[in-house]
Amino acid sequence: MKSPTKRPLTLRDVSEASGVSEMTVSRVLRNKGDVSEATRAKVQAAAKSLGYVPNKIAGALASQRVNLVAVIIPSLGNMVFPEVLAGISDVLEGTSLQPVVGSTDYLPEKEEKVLFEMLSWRPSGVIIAGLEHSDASRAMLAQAGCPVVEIMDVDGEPVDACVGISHRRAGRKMAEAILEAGYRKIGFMGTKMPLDHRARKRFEGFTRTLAKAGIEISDQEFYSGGSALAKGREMTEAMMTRTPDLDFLYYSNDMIGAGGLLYLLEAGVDIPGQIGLAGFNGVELLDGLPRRLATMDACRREIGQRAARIIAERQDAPESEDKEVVELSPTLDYGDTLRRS
Amino acid sequence: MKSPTKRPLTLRDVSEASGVSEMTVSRVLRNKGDVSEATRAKVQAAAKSLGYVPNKIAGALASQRVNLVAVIIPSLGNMVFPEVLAGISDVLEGTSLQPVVGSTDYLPEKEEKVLFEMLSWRPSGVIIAGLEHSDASRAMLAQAGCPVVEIMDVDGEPVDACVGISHRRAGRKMAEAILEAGYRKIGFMGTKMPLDHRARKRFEGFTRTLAKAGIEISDQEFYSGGSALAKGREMTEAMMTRTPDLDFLYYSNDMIGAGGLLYLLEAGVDIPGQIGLAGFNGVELLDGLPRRLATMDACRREIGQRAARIIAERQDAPESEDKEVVELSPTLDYGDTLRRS
DNA sequence: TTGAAAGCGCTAACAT
DNA sequence: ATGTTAGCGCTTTCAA
Repeated sequence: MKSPTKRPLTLRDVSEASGVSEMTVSRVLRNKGDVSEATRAKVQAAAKSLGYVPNKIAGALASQRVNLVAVIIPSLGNMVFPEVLAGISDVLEGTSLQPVVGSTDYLPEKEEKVLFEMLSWRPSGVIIAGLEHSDASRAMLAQAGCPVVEIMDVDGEPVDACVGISHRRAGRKMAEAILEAGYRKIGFMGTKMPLDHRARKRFEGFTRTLAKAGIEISDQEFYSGGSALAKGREMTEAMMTRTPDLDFLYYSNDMIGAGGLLYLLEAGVDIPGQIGLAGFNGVELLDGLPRRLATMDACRREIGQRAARIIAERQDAPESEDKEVVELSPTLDYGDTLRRS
Repeated sequence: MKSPTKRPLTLRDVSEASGVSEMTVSRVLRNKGDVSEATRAKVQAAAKSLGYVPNKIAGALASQRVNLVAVIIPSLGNMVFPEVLAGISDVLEGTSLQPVVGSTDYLPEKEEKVLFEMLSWRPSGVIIAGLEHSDASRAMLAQAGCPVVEIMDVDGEPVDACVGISHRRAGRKMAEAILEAGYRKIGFMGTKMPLDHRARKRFEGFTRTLAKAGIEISDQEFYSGGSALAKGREMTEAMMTRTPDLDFLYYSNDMIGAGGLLYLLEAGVDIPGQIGLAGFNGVELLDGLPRRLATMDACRREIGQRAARIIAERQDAPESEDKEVVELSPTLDYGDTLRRS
């Protein structure tokens, strides 16, 4: 079945074992070109019994084709991104393309490094989170020589294609729902945002809409690191102590929102009567909390699917060449923590 | 700065632009061999201004060296695995190696496919979750021609190296703590386990230890799919209705344990007096719940680090050739839901 | 239906 | 310190 060789096997080994030319062996192994059933069987038997694994490096070099799609995201720990990846896989599994994931930890320099590294494998496509990149990264993307899809966000200028939601609009929509429900003393909690552009845009959309209604955020707090659930709890306690008359808390993500929710429930606060609550993302993980937190889903899985579909379609298609922008619409979920107007 | 070329740039382009031979350009770009400061500068300037990105495919083929480490895990959605990946990255970032992740969805056939795919890129090492693989997968691993580290579990026969904990022992340890604390009517909830070997081993270690004390599981329930938090809540409600005199609930993971905890707290149950609770994993995500669930951490990050270190060390080292098995010891965290004896 | 020759873009090994 | 030569293992192209 196998012999413990040190040198990896090559086409030549299969060729010799089967008495068929390398070229024909190659054809069989790739199901390309016409090969008689007889030789096909011989070759497959030989390949299997030797335990031959083709060398894609050589194959890629010779064919100038790599079936890899570079996927670059900020972090795998964030819940959000595995869902995007799932969407990408949904679509790519039906093709010969394979996603390869790299993460940037929200650091532009690391993004640059990861991007460079991945491009040096000459992928068939790039899917990258966000529209904000260093100049060097943008240059690389522009030169990549393959389709590039920027995802999650549409508020900005894509290099090539783009699939996402408008976070500004999402912030605005949430503000509108909150105002309509009659809340007026609003607190905000979120991550420190210098590098989380999407959170920043939501915040901007949110505050701008409040401002138009003549309302300012009454209190706010930012965190970084640590367990989000615990942070949400702590920040909420601190903020309610500092500003006891708040009637609404808007969290930049569901995890800290859940922490706040648990804290307030224990404190016996009437939700959503005395205080309303909302998060962002629609994290399914949290189904099962005592109350369903109001939230807005970010269409994560669909974003992944659409992005992958764009890459897949462009493989065969001629150079399409218009910047394709797909804006998805997040839906507001009132849950049990935001009064309906 | 860049010119919108269609053909990707090659070393030759840089060579011509800088008036330096391809070979020397290559040396500069890899910091290999002695190159005068003058030419080094010229080359770097040329490369940068052209926006040259080296072609690793060609490089890998020529040098027979690939700086990729294949990492194969069941799922990215599981929380557990991103932490293992973080451990791997911790270590690999200090080297020239790069992790490439593939996921199997707990399906042996998919594992086989992913493994084949990754091996065809001739990686410098393989890190793969679990000790149970199809025959074909084991054969591929044995033939891989690079270090292979099986992780998470040590209860079995590794192909090569192995880093993990004994899940049987973990189950036993938890059973001992529960018995010592005086609990006797014990319920178990977990995933359906045909393919989750580690959960199965914990369950075996657990029940076996109870059996030695003359105790049998009083009730049990298995689930699959859905939000774990919600499932934990539902299953707990169902089980407590069915078997109201249970005094302990052992969950096969922290998420369902958290769902159960939330349900019981709402129901006004005295924890850990009337009923004790424990999960498994030590998911940091859950810090911030009303009570800290008793759990046992699975040393996930350290497993990643140790595995990566083994791969990294074997790069330069001669063929070491003894199956290296690293067994880590999970620590029991009593949290607030398990009485101390 | 099958085979032979010529590279893909880079690097190891050997000159110089 | 720099250049030359010969592949790496496959696939493309063309011939048989």
